[in-house]
Amino acid sequence: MAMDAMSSAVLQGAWRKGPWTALEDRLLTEYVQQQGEGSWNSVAKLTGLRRSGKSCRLRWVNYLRPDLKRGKITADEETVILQLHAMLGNRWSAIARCLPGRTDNEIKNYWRTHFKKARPSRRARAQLLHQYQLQQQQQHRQYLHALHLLQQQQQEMQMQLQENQQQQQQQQQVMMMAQQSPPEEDQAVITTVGNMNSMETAECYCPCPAASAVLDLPLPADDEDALWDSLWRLVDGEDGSSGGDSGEY
DNA sequence: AATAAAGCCAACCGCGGTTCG
DNA sequence: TCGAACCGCGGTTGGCTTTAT
Repeated sequence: MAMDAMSSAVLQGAWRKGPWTALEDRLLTEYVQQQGEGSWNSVAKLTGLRRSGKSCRLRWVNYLRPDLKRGKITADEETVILQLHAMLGNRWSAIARCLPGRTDNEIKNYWRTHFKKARPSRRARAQLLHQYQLQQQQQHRQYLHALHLLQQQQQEMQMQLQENQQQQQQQQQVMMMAQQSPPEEDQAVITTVGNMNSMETAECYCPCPAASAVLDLPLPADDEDALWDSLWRLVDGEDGSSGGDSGEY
C-alpha cells in the first residue's frame, strides 16, 4: 500500500511546528482559494505542506483569512468584549462572532492581557514581599519596645522587693539582738518569707495582660492564597470588591 | 549600556462534539 | 451502530519585543 504524504509525515513524526514561513502561507492560501475552507487534513496531501490539518486550519483562521481586521482592538470593540464576556464567560468563539474580523484567539489574548488579574509577576511579588517585610520589621520593633518596657517594669519591681527583703532582715537582726536567742519558729517564718519573695519575683515573668497583648500581634497566615490576597489589598488599597472578573481565573 | 522582567501574540495541546463510511 | 477521522473550542506555552531597573 503506497504511503501518502500525510501518513508518511505522521509515521516519521515529521510535522513541522513553530512559526509559519511566507512560502507555507502562500501554499495554504492557494489551497484555500482553490479548494475552499475545510478538509484541512488534505492540505498536506495536495500541497506538500508538512503541517497538520489542525495547524493549517489555525493558521488560516487566525492569520491568513482575508476578512481579518489588522490593528489594535478599538474602544468600541473593547466595550463589546467586556459586555459579551460578562454575559457569555470564556466563550471566545461566540464573542468573536459578534466582532467581524476578529478571531477568538485575538479576543482571548486581549482579555487575558488587559483584564485578567493574574497571580502577581515575579517583580511584583518581590515588591510585595519587600513591603510585607517592612511591615513585619515595624511590628517587630513595636514588639521589642513593648518587651523592653516590660523588663524595665519587672526590674523595678524586683529592686523594690529586694529593698523590702533587706528591711525585713534588718528588722529580724534587731529583734535577734534584742532577744539574743531567736525561737526556731521565727527562722521558719524568715525562710517562708524568703520563698514567698522569690515566688513573687518569679510571678513577674509570668504572662501579664500587657505581655499577652503584645504577643497577640497579628501574625501572617501560612495559607499562601490568603497571604497574597492581603498583599494585594496592601498594594491596591482596595476593599476586595474591585476586579470585576467572575473569578474564573 | 546591560540585563531582567513584563507585555504581547502566534502557535500548540488536549478534549469533546460531529460527521461519515 | 460503531469507530475513526475531522473539526472547533478553550487553555497553555514559547518566543519575540518592549519597558524598567
